[in-house]
Amino acid sequence: MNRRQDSLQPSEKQALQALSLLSGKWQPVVLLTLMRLERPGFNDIQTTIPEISGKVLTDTLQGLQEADLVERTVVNESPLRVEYELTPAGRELHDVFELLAQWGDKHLERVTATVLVLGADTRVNEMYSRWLAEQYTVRQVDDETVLAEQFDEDIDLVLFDQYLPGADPTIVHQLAPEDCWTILLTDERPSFDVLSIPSDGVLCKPLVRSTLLDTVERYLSRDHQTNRQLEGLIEKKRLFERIYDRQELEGNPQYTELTQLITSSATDD
Amino acid sequence: MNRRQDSLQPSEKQALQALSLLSGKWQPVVLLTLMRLERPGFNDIQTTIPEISGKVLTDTLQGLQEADLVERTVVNESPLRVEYELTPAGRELHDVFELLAQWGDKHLERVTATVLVLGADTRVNEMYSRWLAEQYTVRQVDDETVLAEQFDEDIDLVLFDQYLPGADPTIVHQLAPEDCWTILLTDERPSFDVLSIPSDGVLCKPLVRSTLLDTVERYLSRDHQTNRQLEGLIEKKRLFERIYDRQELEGNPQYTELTQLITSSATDD
DNA sequence: CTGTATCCCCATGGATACTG
DNA sequence: CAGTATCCATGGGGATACAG
Repeated sequence: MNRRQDSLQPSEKQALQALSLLSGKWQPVVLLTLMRLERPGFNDIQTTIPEISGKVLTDTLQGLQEADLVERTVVNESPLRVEYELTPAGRELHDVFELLAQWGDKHLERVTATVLVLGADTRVNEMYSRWLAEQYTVRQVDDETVLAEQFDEDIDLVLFDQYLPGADPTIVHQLAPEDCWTILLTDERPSFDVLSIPSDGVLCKPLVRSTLLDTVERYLSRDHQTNRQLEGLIEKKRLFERIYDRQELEGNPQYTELTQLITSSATDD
Repeated sequence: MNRRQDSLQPSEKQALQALSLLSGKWQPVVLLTLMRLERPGFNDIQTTIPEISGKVLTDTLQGLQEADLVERTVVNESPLRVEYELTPAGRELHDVFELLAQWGDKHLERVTATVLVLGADTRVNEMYSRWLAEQYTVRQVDDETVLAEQFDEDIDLVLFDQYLPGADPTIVHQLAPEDCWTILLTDERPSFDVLSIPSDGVLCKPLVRSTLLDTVERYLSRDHQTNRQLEGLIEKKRLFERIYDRQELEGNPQYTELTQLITSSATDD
């Protein structure tokens, strides 16, 4: 990028020069990737960044080598195996990315959805948060707190435990803004009492990573509809039907009531 | 620039998002310019950045407005006059540019030439440094110092006073690396003793801005030739011929000697 | 003065096939 | 596996003319 700029001061030119190293489409992505991976091979990088084509990855890596940000080592010939690694200069770009991220957090729209985790058990919450943090911005609350205050930021989804320390789980869904999904976390064999806790979705403990991520993604990619309450009830009905067998359900007055409520609401439309 | 990148963490995505605002060819230049100018009009900006075309400046400014980094105010219609100004978000990018410049200083080739100012008078030196700093990286030394140590960095040009505090000016040119120009600063009516001080160029006090900048630029854009000593003598001869009239010169044995030295050297080639 | 409107170039990057 | 070699599409950026 030929950008000789005589109107600028030397330090500003240095900044532009540095910037030009980061201004390709893939340069920053590859750099960021190399910051996380340990001396990865070509394929390791491409697997981590599936969107990049082989040629472009080669080009990008070569450019970064010329800029002295990346070092390439041939580990084995035939079959050829190389390893890439950041140089000290490349590693020190970490601060730049960090500052950019800070600036972005302050001034840019969130590029990722924010998930609020309200739970009973700190340990478990931390695990959920770790899983979610790979994809989303996570806000975690374990202790007693004024729930309403947690919704000041624009939370996109709340994952909340049936048993909140010192708080009534039924108000979570009411507190949540219009465009914020709520997912209730309940026991392995939930009682029908969960029907009294409004939420868009339900998940049963113990929760595995993929279930959590899939569910959260499913909700976040949905549009917010008007018949939200009904959808929540349907979700709960499905849950019960997955967990309990038919006999148990049909003998249960709460289940029967739920079924009727859903059918009548559906026909109302 | 469509760079959705699922392999990255949210904060890294934010950083990329921020980066994308700075990654155009002119975005950073315009931002930097707006940091220095006070609510400039369209033309003020274009005058400051003569290399940019009208259309592209418009496009760039519109993009920056959409990104909420720049605000546009119509001051007058017919004749249309507008003013541009950075938003707080835009102003806060200053830190980013600064960090980039720091990183560049540490890890990149100097993009601008470095000029070393060795002088007798701190006040005067500061003035020279200020003038030069608009175009070059400047290193200023007023006090007594081991001259050799000043050449550790890759200095591209030395401006040195005939009267150095506690140092012999004749060694400056010897200390300077092959690819470093030396310019001697001498009196308004220099004695012929300056001939004994080797240097590539000579300048007489009092020095005005344009003379200094033009001279420095002239030397820096030159290639380093082999007959460097001869060139230096020619420069000094020219200087004397500019300052003194013919009679004075021809009666002077040092001038005659100089002339002969130059002609004989020239015919040697 | 401060932009649009047009038209065009070419560098960047993408898809695919092939190789040591 | 880790690249080259080709060929091609796209859009950012440039020149110029014109308009409110």
